[in-house]
Amino acid sequence: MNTTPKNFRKRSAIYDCLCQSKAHPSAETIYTQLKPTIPDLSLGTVYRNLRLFQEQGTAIRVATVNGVERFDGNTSPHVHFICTSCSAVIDLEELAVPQTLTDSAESLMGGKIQECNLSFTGTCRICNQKIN
Amino acid sequence: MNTTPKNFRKRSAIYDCLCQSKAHPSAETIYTQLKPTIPDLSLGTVYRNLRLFQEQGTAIRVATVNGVERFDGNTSPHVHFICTSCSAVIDLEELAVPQTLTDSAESLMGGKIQECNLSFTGTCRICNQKIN
DNA sequence: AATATAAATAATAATCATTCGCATTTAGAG
DNA sequence: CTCTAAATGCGAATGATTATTATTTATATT
Repeated sequence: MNTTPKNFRKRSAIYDCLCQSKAHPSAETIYTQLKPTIPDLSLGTVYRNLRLFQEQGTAIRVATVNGVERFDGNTSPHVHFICTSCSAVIDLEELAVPQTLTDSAESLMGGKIQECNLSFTGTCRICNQKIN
Repeated sequence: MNTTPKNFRKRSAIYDCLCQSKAHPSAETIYTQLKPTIPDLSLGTVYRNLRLFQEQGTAIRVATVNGVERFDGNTSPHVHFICTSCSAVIDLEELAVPQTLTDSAESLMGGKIQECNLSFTGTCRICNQKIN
């Protein structure tokens, strides 16, 4: 008999996969990555847990690219670049939205800002090279 | 006989509806608004034209709220506020992403930035009042 | 340990926004 | 008026996400 807690391993595997990735994966991507090592994993479980993480605030939805939601385990506000060619979502960790902007938004709306999401679109370095 | 150009009227009616709205409507919303005055309008036509406007660059997709795409006829870059309670998408016209940020993004990615999208989430004034 | 209860999951069906295909209508040129 | 290309309506297809339900697993209690 195997006494290892299998379900717990699944949830944390999904979370670990999300956090270790810098690619801002979709549910499908996480599923595909975990499936080889966790053969009895279902796609619904990935969706269910991603939704749970969002509600808990331990993960965020950073973008919708080609109709597909992309997630991030890094919940601290940071800037993203979305490649219109290969659909990559890339962190621009060097950049940040000025606090003054968020403060202004709060005073304009008369309440606390929950999330702040800045993303630029364009073609990434790799795609630029491929074109040339 | 009616010699009025009906099809042309549809496309421009969709565009006008989009531009005159400050609510960043979805395809469905535009359809619902126009249907009474243009009874033979189909939802597919609204989707088709919204897509066309995007490709032309005469409209942009500003957000995905509850799995629904929201559009804007104002293509100049500006900041949005998304209410997590009533799903309203509100312009923060007073605010702008500093040009220095965009410039930094361009130099980091080594290419031109096509679009810049900053959105804050929280609860809007109306929803705040309702709660209290 | 054994049992009861709650949580998590797999599998599959259902949902819903969006897109596609095709026949029909309309616009515009000659 | 006729012809060709563009635009549309209708309805089916697609595809991502969610809901349902029976089953499995974890946890608490005795």
